Amino acid sequence: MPNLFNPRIFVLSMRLDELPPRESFLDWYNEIVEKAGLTDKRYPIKGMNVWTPYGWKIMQSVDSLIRREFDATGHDEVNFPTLIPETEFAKEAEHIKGFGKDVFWVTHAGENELDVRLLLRPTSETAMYPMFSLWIRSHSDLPLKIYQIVSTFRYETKQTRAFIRVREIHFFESHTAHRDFEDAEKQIKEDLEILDRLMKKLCLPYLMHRRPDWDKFAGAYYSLGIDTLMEGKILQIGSIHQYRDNFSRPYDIEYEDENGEHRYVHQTTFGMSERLLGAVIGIHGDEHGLILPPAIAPYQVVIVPIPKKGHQEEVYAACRELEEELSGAGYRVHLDDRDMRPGNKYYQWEIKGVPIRIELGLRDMENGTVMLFRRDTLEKESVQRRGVAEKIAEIMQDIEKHLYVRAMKKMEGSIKEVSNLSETDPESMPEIIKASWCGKESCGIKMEEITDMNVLGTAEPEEKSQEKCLICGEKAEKYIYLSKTY
RNA sequence: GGGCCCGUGGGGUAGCUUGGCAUCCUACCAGCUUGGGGUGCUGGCGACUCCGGUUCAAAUCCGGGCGGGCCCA
Repeated sequence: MPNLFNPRIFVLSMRLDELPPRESFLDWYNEIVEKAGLTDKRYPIKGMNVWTPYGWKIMQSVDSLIRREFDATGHDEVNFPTLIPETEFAKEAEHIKGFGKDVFWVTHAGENELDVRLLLRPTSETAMYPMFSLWIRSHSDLPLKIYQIVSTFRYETKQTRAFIRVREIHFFESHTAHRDFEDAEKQIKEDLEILDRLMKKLCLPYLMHRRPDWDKFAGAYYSLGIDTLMEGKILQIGSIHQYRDNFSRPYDIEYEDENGEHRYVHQTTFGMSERLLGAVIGIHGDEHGLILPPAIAPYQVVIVPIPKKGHQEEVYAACRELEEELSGAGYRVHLDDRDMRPGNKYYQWEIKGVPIRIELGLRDMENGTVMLFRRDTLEKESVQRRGVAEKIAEIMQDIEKHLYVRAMKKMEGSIKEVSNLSETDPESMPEIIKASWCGKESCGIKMEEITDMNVLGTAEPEEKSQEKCLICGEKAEKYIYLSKTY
């Protein structure tokens, strides 16, 4: 294993007592991302941070999970250029209206001003679809399913926050083209299955909301928001869009069907970002630091030797033997043989969220045991040295389950149906409000104003309401959800 | 878009009102010591955001740039 832990460079300060309490969540979050070595925010551009080795390793593990899922479902990975000409960007009217203010422009090349300005992609529809128009000729070219993992850029003017709101986004996006609306809908069903498997690995519960029309993606026919609850507010961690033929018309993406007729394709996209990591940090972490799901932990197991004067060598030898055995069994394992007190190492690996720590000293060697510590519960347990690899597999599974269930309970407990918006005491207001709604935009906006929250949309799949709209009193057809958002 | 605040070793800070050797903690390096929850001791490295002005003298006062943060639309 490479050394992902270079204290000389990537640790600013490891003192736990300097960590803000978890109750001041934003302070806690800001400190933890640097102290755990995930990112270095000192890069001199607002909202553009350096991925340091430990953080990048975690992100790449998330990327690998994503690749595995999309490769397995017939998507091909591609990589488009970062720059888009203004002329292509401007083709879809809604799209440019939605993103126009947020883009970085390239206006000069060397000494010369460019005739056609170039922009750093805020997302890749307008880069990809001119090429789709060239690639797609016949119904046998469909469905076309591609994805890429690249940086996208948005000029955020508001406060930025590591992994949550940044200007250079580590972005995943899949784009598909289909012969008709129904086939595109099938794709979205597949996306939902992919998402569910991925989120289980990250131990993240989520809610699926169909965004209201006034809040859908610029250019979409409809948008599904993937929302999770982080410390009382909703964090959108991804989205799935049905475009119908909204893009294929301006970009002229046509195919010839079996009868020789020319038809426009129907398209979908599925996007996620480094916010997945932000959610893992914010939802699982505690007052000791990060808690990483085993699936994405750079080190799943850390071995800390407990040397004793006169017995150093035999203890280290036993640790090396254990390291080899575990790494042979397929675990990502690290032997921390630095010359420092064991207690100091405990704190450091806990901040970094390593799921399992093994302590091994003379005492254990005499007893034929090792000391196992699990990060999620902070529990220590002495177990038999023989069979420790199997025991670890068990515990890792249990950690995954425990993290997921713990977060799920918290999220579900935060959703409450209310029968009244205006008279509800703000103190007793649930974090996620479920309200009967007639479907009118004006009533939705009114709800946002009264509650000082944002409409998330309707549940997907939809839930029917028998009640009356909480605003206008007319017959409600469905429930709408509101919450504070990041 | 409007307003407010802040830039001191790698990180966190004191000093600024009233101009005069820049404080402490942490991290880091070397040595010894220690080792089952931040061992102790000794020694060491390392900073006033930049440009200009006032002054015998500027971290400190003034102006501007750059960077960061907060509040309101």
